[in-house]
Amino acid sequence: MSFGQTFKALSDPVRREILTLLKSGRMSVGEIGSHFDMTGATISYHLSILKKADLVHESKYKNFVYYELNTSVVEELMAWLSNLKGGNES
Amino acid sequence: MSFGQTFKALSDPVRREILTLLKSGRMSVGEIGSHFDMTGATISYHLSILKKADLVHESKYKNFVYYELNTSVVEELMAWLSNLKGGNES
DNA sequence: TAGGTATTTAGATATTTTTCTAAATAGTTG
DNA sequence: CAACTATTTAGAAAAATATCTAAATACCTA
Repeated sequence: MSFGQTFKALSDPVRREILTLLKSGRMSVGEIGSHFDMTGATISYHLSILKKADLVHESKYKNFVYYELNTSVVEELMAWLSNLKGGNES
Repeated sequence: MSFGQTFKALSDPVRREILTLLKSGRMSVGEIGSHFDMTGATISYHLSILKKADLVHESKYKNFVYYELNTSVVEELMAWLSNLKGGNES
């Protein structure tokens, strides 16, 4: 919910790449993990941070867990940046 | 230059507040520091990170160092986020 | 229900980050 | 030039982060 949490989530390259992967649609944890050279536990850790930052949304089907982008938070972030750039209230 | 560096710079609350302060115009290091309860050394450290991320630009006059926002990088960031949100190339 | 696959949690460790104090630079001005 | 003010650098310590291995959950299917 807080910008701190969100920017922190985005500050890690693995997490940014996960988000980029999710652009093409939702993906299971295993599928996400197959794109990286790290253990499933580590992927799970990164996903939990993205989830806490509300940047992704999770759903379960059979014994798979799927993640997908949550773009609404991305918009809030853009609004913050836009305000920084252009806002003019003292 | 890299998004990693930029997002990492933005992930700290002190640095975000510094940027917000700089919205109203350029400010000396001492002036910036007066808004926080930390040593000048720590402020200097945060400014160096913002500078490496190219989020601020520095200039010197007499024995003061002034910092001001560099909005062009903010725009790049927004473009990255926008692409994440809306981009549709597989 | 037993065995299998997928994911998360716990505990440990190495690295990075944030902060401080003290010292070093740099520029200013009497 | 000497004393002063502003800022940065160096070194240290505490806290947070990213990663692993091993174990625990959870759910599925034969």
